[in-house]
Amino acid sequence: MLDMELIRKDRDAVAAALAKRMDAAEVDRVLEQIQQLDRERRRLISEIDGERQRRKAEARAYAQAKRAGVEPQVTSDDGRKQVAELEAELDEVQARLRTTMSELPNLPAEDVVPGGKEANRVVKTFGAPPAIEKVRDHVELSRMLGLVDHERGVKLGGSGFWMYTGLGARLEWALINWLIERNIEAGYEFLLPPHLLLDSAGFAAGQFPKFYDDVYHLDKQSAPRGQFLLPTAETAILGAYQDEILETAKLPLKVFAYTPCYRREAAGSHSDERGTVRGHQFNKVEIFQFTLPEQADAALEQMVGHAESLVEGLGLHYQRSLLAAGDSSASMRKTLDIEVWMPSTGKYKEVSSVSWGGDYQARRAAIRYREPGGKQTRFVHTLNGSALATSRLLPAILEQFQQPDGSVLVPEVLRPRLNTDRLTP
RNA sequence: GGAGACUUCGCCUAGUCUGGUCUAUGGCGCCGCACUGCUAAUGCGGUUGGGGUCUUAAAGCCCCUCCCGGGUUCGAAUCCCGGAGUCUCCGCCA
Repeated sequence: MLDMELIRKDRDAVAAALAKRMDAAEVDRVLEQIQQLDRERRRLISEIDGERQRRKAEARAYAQAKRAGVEPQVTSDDGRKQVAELEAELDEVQARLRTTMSELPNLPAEDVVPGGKEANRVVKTFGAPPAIEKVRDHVELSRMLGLVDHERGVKLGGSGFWMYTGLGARLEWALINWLIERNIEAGYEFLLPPHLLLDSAGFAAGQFPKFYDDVYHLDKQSAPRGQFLLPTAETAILGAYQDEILETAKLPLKVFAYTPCYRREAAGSHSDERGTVRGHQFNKVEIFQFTLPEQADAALEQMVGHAESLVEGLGLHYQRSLLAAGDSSASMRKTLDIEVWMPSTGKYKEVSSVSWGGDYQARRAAIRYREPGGKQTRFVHTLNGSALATSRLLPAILEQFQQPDGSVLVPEVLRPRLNTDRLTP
């Protein structure tokens, strides 16, 4: 949610920023609508408050007269009806304003360029593509090595699901545990949240209403409050701190969570989205920071650096991209992707997406801090990032560390956990 | 799933039976000031959050906020209905 005050005071700046990710004419239309609703809202509030004030005074006069033994005067009912009507009107205006405002994306940061995927910019590269004579892709490798059973996964959950088996399951689990430990070392507090969330969490994170249909909802019969399966731990973490005033001294507040992520998006049919690259359920470890506004820049750099250190720790070749406005998620001001090299497709694939949300999510979720010295509450800044998504990591490990005989070298840091340095058929 | 108790401005708490200076009590914590030649004690003052209005800004003023949403009433923390949550006991249980 954007700052209404900013729209009032500097609409041009807001419009200019939004135009990086939306049609300029559309931006203008929506902002105009918002300002109209805002004016209407304030007019109604003034009117209602005035009427309430009048009625309160009357009630007090009534009590006073009664105490004094004077016959109190009952005023007409007209005022009441009028307030009820105005309130109904206000409710509607506010609902419309809220919907319109919440559909508006965040303002891209200054250094984020307009445009879509094609405008993303690679800003860093680590390592080099390994020389592999005859490249096998990760689907073939995991089948040969018995790491992932797609057939049985589909038998269990339908298309878009898989089952890790044997060394594959152990590798997946080892990765998750290794990531958890690295995040703890980096000073993040470990959370294991519920996987079924109430709608308020989805709204707070900025995923609703836009992506309402992209998550799995429980039917009202089995869950009257309509919980949904979390699409990322980000939703849970943000929702967990809804409506809170965080202790200023504890900022930046650094937490992380491991959860499976459940998404309805269609499983990949592209050549570069086979196997475990895209599915309805995958594992991800997510890091998150709530910061003071002035801490956000440093936090973003720190989080990207941390996520990269994980990929480096595994020995994978990757690049860092600064996403263009149209390709980063709507709730974010700036997003940096860490993309690993996939030898089979000759492309880089995202394993982590680290973003700075400004106060956009905090405003929706009403997460604040108290200004030191002052009494003012202000919205915190939120930052989130994957650290990391294992369903993308595993294919990269298989492909980058494959050997001519079809075996795969285990990243050194995971060897103690698997009791082997090599995956063999 | 059933029964009961409970939910008050950071924490604890008075107030709810019997509706009206509740414009919410007191303690703890926190902030400021005073005093004592150090951070202890004492005294005084301040301390929910949100919105509106005015303003360069602050102050002021107004409205809402006693778990949430309705209702009754001239008037609701207080009465009525619905919901959420916490605790205790019982039942059920892979």
